[in-house]
Amino acid sequence: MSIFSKTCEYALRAVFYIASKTVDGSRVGIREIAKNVDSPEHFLGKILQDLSRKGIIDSAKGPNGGFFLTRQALKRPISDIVSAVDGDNIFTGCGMGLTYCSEINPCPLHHEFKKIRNRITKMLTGTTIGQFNKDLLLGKILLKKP
Amino acid sequence: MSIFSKTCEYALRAVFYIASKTVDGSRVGIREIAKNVDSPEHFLGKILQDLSRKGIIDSAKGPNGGFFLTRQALKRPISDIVSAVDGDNIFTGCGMGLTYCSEINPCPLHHEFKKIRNRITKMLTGTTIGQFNKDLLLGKILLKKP
DNA sequence: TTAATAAAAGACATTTTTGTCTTTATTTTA
DNA sequence: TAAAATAAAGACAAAAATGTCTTTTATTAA
Repeated sequence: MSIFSKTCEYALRAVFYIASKTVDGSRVGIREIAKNVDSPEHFLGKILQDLSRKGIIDSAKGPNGGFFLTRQALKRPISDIVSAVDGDNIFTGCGMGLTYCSEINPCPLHHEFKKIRNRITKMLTGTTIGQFNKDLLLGKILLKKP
Repeated sequence: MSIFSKTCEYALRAVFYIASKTVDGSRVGIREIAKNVDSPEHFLGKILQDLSRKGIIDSAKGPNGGFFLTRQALKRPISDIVSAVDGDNIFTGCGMGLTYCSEINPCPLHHEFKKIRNRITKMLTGTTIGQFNKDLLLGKILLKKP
């Protein structure tokens, strides 16, 4: 198990890639994205389609079309991507899978998990989609094997 | 997505239950366990079988048989359960699914994730299987819906 | 030594996740 | 207007996770 589903990992990598390539109105094609974040092209296509429907990224068909991000979209937190793809369980769910787990009826791990969840939430809501663009372009940071 | 697989959630709940019921050599049957941690009996059976093979819990066949824990087993960290069931990805894996992600070739989330992973590791290695027994018996803490 | 009890094991069945391939719709540009 | 480019959509396929049912094996106790 990882923290995010594979789908979500692909989504994060792809959106970071699109972000770093989004310069004044330019778009990136799915083939290029898939190649650069090392993910299956058609599967990624559906994921991005979905994110596009949900308004997290934008797309345009036809020649010079592709996926891109608006200036506002670059400022959005990556928690938007995570909850669009994986839902909110990571932010609010019980570590032991108990739907009734709460402050009043806690599971054994509740109190410790709360802290960890809060930490994760803070991290995901506190970092924006666009904030890694520079480092990505400089190669200080990677989206696939070097 | 949750942090642990469903299998692991069942495992944690079941082992906590067995722990709380383990008093001087007594054993707990799978039916009772399944009922009290709200999980499918046969499926849980296989999970516990596996944990037993791996030496995390003990079992005995025949009348008065069932699952139980030794005194040493009660002192073991719950990270043992987690890595037996879900593997070590949660402790060491990259948040974005990059196998090559490391200090030298970090993914965008690497540095922040490292902190979170360390926190999770600390929590799981720092809490023992038996440490909730009292609170479980007092009903201060739950393993299924109240 | 037989019957009862309980875990272990095996064989499937279902659901969810992940992945592929083909066709369609939209847009641009020549 | 026609051809080319590109995302969108649809229909499957494969793999993994989850769940169920049946049979076997070991143990106990009468």
